[in-house]
Amino acid sequence: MDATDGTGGTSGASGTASAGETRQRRRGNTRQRIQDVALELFAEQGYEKTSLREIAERLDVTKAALYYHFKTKEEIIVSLFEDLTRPIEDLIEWGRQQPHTVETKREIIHRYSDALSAASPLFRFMQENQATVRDLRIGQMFKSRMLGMRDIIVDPDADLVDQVRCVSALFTLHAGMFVLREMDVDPKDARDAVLEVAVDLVTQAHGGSKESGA
Amino acid sequence: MDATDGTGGTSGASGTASAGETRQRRRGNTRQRIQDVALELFAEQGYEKTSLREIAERLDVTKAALYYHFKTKEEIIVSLFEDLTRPIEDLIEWGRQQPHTVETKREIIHRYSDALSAASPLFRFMQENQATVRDLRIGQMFKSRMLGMRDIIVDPDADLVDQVRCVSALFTLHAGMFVLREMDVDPKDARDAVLEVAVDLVTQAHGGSKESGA
Amino acid sequence: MDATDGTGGTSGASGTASAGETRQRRRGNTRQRIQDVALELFAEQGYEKTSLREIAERLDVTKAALYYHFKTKEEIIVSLFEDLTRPIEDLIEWGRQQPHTVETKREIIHRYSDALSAASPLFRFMQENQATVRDLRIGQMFKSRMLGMRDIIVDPDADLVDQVRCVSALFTLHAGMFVLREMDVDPKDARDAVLEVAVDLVTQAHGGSKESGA
Amino acid sequence: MDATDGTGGTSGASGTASAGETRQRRRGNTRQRIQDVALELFAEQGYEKTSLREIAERLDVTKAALYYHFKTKEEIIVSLFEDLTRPIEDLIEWGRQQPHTVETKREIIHRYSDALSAASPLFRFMQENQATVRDLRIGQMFKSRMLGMRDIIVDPDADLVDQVRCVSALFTLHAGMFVLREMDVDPKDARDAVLEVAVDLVTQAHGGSKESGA
DNA sequence: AATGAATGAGCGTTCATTCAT
DNA sequence: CATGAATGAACGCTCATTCAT
Repeated sequence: MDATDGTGGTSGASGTASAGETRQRRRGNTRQRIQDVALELFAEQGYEKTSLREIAERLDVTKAALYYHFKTKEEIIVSLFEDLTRPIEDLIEWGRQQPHTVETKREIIHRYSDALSAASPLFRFMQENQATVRDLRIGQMFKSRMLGMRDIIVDPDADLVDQVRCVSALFTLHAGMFVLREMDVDPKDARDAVLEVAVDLVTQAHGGSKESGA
Repeated sequence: MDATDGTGGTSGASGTASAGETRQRRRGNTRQRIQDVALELFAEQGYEKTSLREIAERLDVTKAALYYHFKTKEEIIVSLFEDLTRPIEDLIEWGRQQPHTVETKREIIHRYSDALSAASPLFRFMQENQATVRDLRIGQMFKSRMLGMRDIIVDPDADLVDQVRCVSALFTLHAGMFVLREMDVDPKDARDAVLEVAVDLVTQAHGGSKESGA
Repeated sequence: MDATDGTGGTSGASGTASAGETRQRRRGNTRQRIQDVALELFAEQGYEKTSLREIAERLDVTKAALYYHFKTKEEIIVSLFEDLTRPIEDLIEWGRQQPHTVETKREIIHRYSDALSAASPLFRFMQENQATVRDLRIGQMFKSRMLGMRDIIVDPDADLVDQVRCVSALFTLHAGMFVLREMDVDPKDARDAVLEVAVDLVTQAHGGSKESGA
Repeated sequence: MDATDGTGGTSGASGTASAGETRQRRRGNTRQRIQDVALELFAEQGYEKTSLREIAERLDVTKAALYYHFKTKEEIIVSLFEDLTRPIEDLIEWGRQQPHTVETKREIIHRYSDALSAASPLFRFMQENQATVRDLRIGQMFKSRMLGMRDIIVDPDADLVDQVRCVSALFTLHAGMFVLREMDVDPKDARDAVLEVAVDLVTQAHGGSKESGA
């Protein structure tokens, strides 16, 4: 999997080149192309409102072709989820083995922020289709990832308010991705600001003042 | 169940009483009952996955009966939205006429928290069905409510980080409602903690220190 | 039945006055108003595509009110048919008692032309909804009227070609009503021209030359 | 059954053979069979009253199968119209390039008569479902065909009565197809008689006397 | 003279899925 | 590696009709 391109797509190569491709060149990467198009449409219109017909048409193949590559519609989104959330799995794994210090948590927030924006269409999708996703396999997977993050970022013995602060830090990152798209500021500045607030929150959760942050 | 609300809106009272009612008693409140059951199902399973057949069956009427009371499926959710978000509309109206001080904003956060939990199934629904809701009429309505809240809580001239803090306060309240349901703490304590974090965020956004909060 | 107004409406009075009527004035003539609106809509959109809801809405009454005045949807169109085709019934009756001369037939053509344009919306409706009308009661009625007309205008012993000429005269009148609406000529001139061609046809059917016509 | 038409259009051959066919034999011609059955039912009962369920049942397939071959119900009738009215389109094309003489027009009448009877179920359908057809795509198509015919058969500078004669010739052919079905004469004789009257009408429109016809 | 509330049947359409080729 | 053809289940919606009040 050459997925470390950082663009957020399933693969970088076929992202925009869908128009002029010959039948030749397409051979062998149909699975990828299905994933790319599916994610695009799922994120744009939601899971239920995206039909396999639509995906197939956009790829100029038949619906039956999709079934050659994926056993069900659900498996398409599952495969995307598995491919794209590996970094977060890794982050949780890493987090578990670190001491529960402020510094660790600040690092986690940073890495989480990176992971989120690397797979932002998927996360946008997860966020906007919670009701649907809940009774798909990825619903459970996503939930367990979230709980994993929670466990490495909130200290169960801490004051409840501080626990909330940590959860809030996580949600600030999530929300930041989508809400700030709509405010007319430079995306880079926005991301930095969001990150600062999130870091601040975990810092405060550890009794820290503003100075000790950043 | 604090069901003596007297607001005329969708009440919680009849929520589970669908079984033993006589045909007599049911007359005249069918519209309400449709709203109640619909909200329950929409919140539980999502908008798309809740069919009119399902709603009708649960009420022991035919699908056509629903159409006597609502012109379309969409109109059901629109009516719920209109009935249940009036308090937030009022809050925004009120907020616009206040001076933009910290105190005002703390007050807004408190009132917003109350409004959210008064209509929490609806908000849960909105949150979990964003993709669907986006191209329903309520999508636009919700968005304009959100922007209204943003306008009365964030100061466009403030530092970007402080703006984010304010938005984050809002989202902390939203997220709080659903995430904390899953943590095993007393709901009352949870709400208080969430509220404190939110208030803290707007306080900090106004250059305040922790002491001046609460 | 004061229906000899010549406007083609079921009654002349309520034809265009539907807007400003008070509840008072409306009393007692609802049946008429239903007929008027129904004919208007049936002619405009067809029988199947005009729903009782639509009729009721346009009259600002409920569907159930229609059922107070007419037992079924079909009965509405039947009542219209009966009211408006009486002149043709009478014409057939008259025709049967006349000698089968050219002069008689010319007279019949004239009278038929008048009858058609007196009830033109109904005939337009019949013409454009034959498939539907066929298994309504009026289907049989209409057919028997047509056969009646045929019997008084075609001579069963005549040459087949001459028989066709007579039938064609009838259809020329029918078609004339609708086709010529679309040609940009003065309606009066058009009617006269159509009438002349029809008269010519029956004249020729009786071995007549052009000169003996008109 | 003169089914060796070789036109590639909807053929008459398979019309009644729906019962004993094996699944094997059916493969590959389902589209045709849908067209055949649909036309039969549309002509018999009308467009609105023929449901897709009915068509599907008579073919022993599911409704969904129809949707594999046609995007909508409307598309079925459109496809029939396109397939079956090509000869008339061609006739109009041909007519436009001829000199506007009596001889040409007599020829047009003959050819039109042939075209009509080659596709008589369709034309019966069009005639009997005008109200419905008006707001289907074929409504416009049909109208433009009719205007095309009018343009090649009526001379806009001629006397109005003569114009009507030409239009009447056309309608005589139309009406002839359906009305004469009901008269108890040999169909061949009937067609000839209708044709003669139509030819007569255009001949007279050109100042011709009976002798110069035939 | 009319309404409010509801029904039962049906409609056109869409969907995820299957399978022989 | 993929298509062509089809299915079964469901969906949102509309309609003519009924009936107690």
